[in-house]
Amino acid sequence: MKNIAIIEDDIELRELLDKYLSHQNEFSCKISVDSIEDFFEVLSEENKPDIILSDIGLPGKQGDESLRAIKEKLPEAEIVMLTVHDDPEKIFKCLQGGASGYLLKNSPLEEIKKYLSILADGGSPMSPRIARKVIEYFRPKQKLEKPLTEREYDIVVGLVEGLSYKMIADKYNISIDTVRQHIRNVYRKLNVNSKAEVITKKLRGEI
Amino acid sequence: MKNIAIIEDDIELRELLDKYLSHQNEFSCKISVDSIEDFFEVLSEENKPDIILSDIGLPGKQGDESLRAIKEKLPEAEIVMLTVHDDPEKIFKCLQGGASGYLLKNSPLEEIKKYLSILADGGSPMSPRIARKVIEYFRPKQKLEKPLTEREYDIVVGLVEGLSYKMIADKYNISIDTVRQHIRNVYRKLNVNSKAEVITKKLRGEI
DNA sequence: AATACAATCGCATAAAAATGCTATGAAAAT
DNA sequence: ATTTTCATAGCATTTTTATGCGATTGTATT
Repeated sequence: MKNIAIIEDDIELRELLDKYLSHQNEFSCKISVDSIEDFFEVLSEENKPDIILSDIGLPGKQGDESLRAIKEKLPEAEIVMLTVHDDPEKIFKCLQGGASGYLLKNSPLEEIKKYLSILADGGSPMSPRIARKVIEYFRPKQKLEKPLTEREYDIVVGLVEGLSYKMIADKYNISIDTVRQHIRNVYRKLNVNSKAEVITKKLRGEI
Repeated sequence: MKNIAIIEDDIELRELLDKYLSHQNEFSCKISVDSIEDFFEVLSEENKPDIILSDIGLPGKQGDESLRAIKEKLPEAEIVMLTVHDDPEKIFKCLQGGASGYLLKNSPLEEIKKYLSILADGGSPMSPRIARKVIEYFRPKQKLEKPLTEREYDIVVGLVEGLSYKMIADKYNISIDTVRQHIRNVYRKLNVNSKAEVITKKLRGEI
C-alpha cells in the first residue's frame, strides 16, 4: 500500500487523480495540494508520501528547483513529474534533478495507475513517446558533414577522459605532434578551437 | 507490416524470435543471422529491415561499433539492442550510438512483440527496469562531500560553455586571477587537475 | 596515372592553463 | 571574540594547448 501525494494546481485534474487513486487498493492519497508551498505546509510524519505526483510547471518555482527542495526533505520518495509538454530539454532537467519519471497529463487513468504500480515495484514509468524523446536527447543530433575518422575519434575519447596530449600519445604509441595534428583536424571538422568544446559536444551526443 | 532482422548468435533464441515474430501479422522476418558480418552479407534491396534486433555483445565487434556500421548502411532502420546485461554504462553507449531501444533477452515474447509494435508506432520501447537505469545514469550520483559554492558553480558552467579564463573573468566582471583561484578550489574539491575532467564530471551529472 | 585522404612526424611560437605562494575584506559560524 | 569560509586579487613559473607551416607514406578512388 503506497501513499501518494498529488501536487497540481488544476483542481479538476487533481481531484480526478485523488479520487481515482484512492479508489485503488494499492494506493492511498493523503496529500492533495495545489503548490509546493502547501505541500510542505501539510507534510507531517503521518502522511509522508512514498510517491509524489507533481506538476512540473507550477507557478512561482521552477520545476527543477522544487524538485531539489522535495528531494532534500524526502530523499526516499519517488517523484513523478506531471506535464502537458514533452520538451526533451525539460524532461532531461527533471530527471537530472531527481525525478523518477514523467507522465503526460492527458494519459488515461488506467495508464497512470499502471505506471504507479511499476514505480512502486522499482521500475521507472516512462511512456514510449517520452522514452523516445529522452533517447533522442542524448543521441547524435545530426551526422557531421565531415565525420571523424577512427583515430580522430580515439583522440576525442582521450580528451573526454581528461588525458593530456602527451598521455594520449603514449596511449596510442604515436608522437605528440601527431596528436596535435589529429586535434587540429577535429577542431576544423567540429568548427571549434578548444578541448573544452570538443568534450562538451561529445558528451552532449553531438559527435 | 514491418520487416524485422534478427542478429543474434544464440541459435535457440534467434530461431525462437524468428518463428514467433514471423507468426505475427504485423511483422515479417526476412533476415535472421548470427553476426554483423553475415548481416551485411545477406542484406539486399529486397530484404531491407525496418527494425533490427541485435545482440549487443556479439563476438568480434564492440556493441557500439557495430551500431555505427549498421546506422551508416541503414540510417532509417530502428535498432533495438538485445542483451542479458543491464549495465547502465552500456545502455547509455548504445543509445548514444543510435539504438532506439533496448530489450533484455529474457523478456517474455509477448512483451517483445508489444515493444516492437510500439517502436513501429514511433515510440521507443523501454522496459521500466531499464528506464530506471537510464534515469539513474544521468542523475547526480552522490552529493559532493565538499559542495561547490555558487561562484565556483558559475565558473564550472563557464568552462562547460568553452570559455577561457579571460572570458569567464569578463563575464562576471572579476579578475582573471580570481578565476584562477576559484578553479584551483574547484579542482581541489573535485580532486582533479584539468578543465577536461571538470567538464566531464559536470556533464555526467557528477556535480 | 592522378587525386584524395588518412595517419604519421617535426619545428616553432603564442596563448592559455595549472600551480605555488601570499593577501585582504566581508560574512558566517563557533 | 575568534575562527572559518567565500570572493576577491596579484605575481611568478612551468606545463599544456592552439596554431602555422611543411613533409612522407600508404591506401583507396577515379
